[in-house]
Amino acid sequence: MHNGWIESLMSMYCENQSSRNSMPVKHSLVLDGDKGELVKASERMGKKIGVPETKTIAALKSHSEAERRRRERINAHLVTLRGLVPNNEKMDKATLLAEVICQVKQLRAAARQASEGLHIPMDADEVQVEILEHNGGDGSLLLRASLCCDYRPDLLSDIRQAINDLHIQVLKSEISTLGGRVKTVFLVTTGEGDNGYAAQLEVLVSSVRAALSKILDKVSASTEYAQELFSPRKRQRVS
Amino acid sequence: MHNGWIESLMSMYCENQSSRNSMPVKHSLVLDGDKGELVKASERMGKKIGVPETKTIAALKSHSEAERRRRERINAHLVTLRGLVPNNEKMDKATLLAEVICQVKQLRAAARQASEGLHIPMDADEVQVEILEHNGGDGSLLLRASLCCDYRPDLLSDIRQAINDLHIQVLKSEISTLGGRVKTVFLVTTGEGDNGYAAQLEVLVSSVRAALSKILDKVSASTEYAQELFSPRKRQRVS
DNA sequence: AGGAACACGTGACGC
DNA sequence: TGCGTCACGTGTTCC
Repeated sequence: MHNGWIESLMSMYCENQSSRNSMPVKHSLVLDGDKGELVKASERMGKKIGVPETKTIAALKSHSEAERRRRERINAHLVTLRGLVPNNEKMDKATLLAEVICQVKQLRAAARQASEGLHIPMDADEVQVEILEHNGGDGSLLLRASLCCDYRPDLLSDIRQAINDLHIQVLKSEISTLGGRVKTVFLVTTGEGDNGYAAQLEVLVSSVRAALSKILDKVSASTEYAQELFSPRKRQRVS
Repeated sequence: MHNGWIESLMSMYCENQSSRNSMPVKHSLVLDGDKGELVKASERMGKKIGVPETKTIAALKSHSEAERRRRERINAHLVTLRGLVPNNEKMDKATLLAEVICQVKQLRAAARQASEGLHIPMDADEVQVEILEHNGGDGSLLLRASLCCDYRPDLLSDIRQAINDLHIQVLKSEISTLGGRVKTVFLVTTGEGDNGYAAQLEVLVSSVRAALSKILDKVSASTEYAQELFSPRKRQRVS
């Protein structure tokens, strides 16, 4: 520990106290290249140092204290940021900043995408999943999934259940109904911090598609007959 | 600049080089309190230093170089973050981190809210604006605005125009239609970096309400008569 | 040992 | 001038 020597000097040369002897004292010097000999740094800057000027010492002390306060502010904000990223502990200071950058980019892209697009339900049943953004660099992944079918009471809860099972995060869900038909559009991304899924891109896409298709089939299986009997509207399946 | 003295020593005592030039050379020493005299720091740690050991010098050099690389990594990420916050330049390093924290909090809260809620249009026209979140600390501000009225072709474009004029950011827009009636629900927040608006909270709320009400009135003024004549459904106004 | 990561004090620069 | 911020080299600790 090379800390606290300024305090020692302060106590030695300033007002208070008796014990001005035999404290372990350190001081940094410079090897002057011009003259080729060791001199005190302050001496090289043109100061007289017969008695160490208390003003300079005090200034140096306040300087280091200010610098410590600055460090504490920055580090406090860094720990706050650690609390905002998924894998908070055991992370390099630089890696932490990189993770924060990734998060901000993803969230901003999501917010940008979340404010556009409108769709109306068509007569044909359909489920489609497309990749809107896939930045391999930061693992950003944005999917647009839509399901169009007839309305039934438990449709929404089925969809919600499917979303939960998929462990994905829904950035935006849009539902439009038109004459008993309903089209739901989702903007989804992988759960926070699940950047590992970026590699399993196709797996995620196909699983989302499968989940929505299952919902579609459930509609058909349970109500197709009755539906066809009472309102024989033409219907076609699109994968 | 007190940089480069290690390189000078390296060139003095090591094999390579010619063109190392007359740089001012410094060295940090310690004032040993135990013996009361100046010694080299390495000497105090139990080393012999008759000829400055090239190994120690080299280690010190690589150490400072590694530290410089580390600093460069961190600072590079910091400049990247500067590009992601609104007022990028002329910002304190600590203040920058605070701003990033604020951004992340807002975006996360927005993303969380953007994935819940569903509404169906009622028979009564209505426009309502409510405050979902208003964290005075970081200026986080989240509003839920909804408009319910009859459908008309230019309704959506009118709404979009109003949103643009208000300079707000739409996190989520939900539209549900039911039998010619349409209800649109918006989750909005102040534009990025417009934290100054947090103080003008009521102003924002009332302006949003006014904008939506104007859309409602436009519907009534232009089509009320015809609407009433052809399909005299009962209608009531709710502010 | 030997690199990686952190906190510290210090010189320099700007207001 | 004094105060705040930055980059630098260094001491220290952990693996």
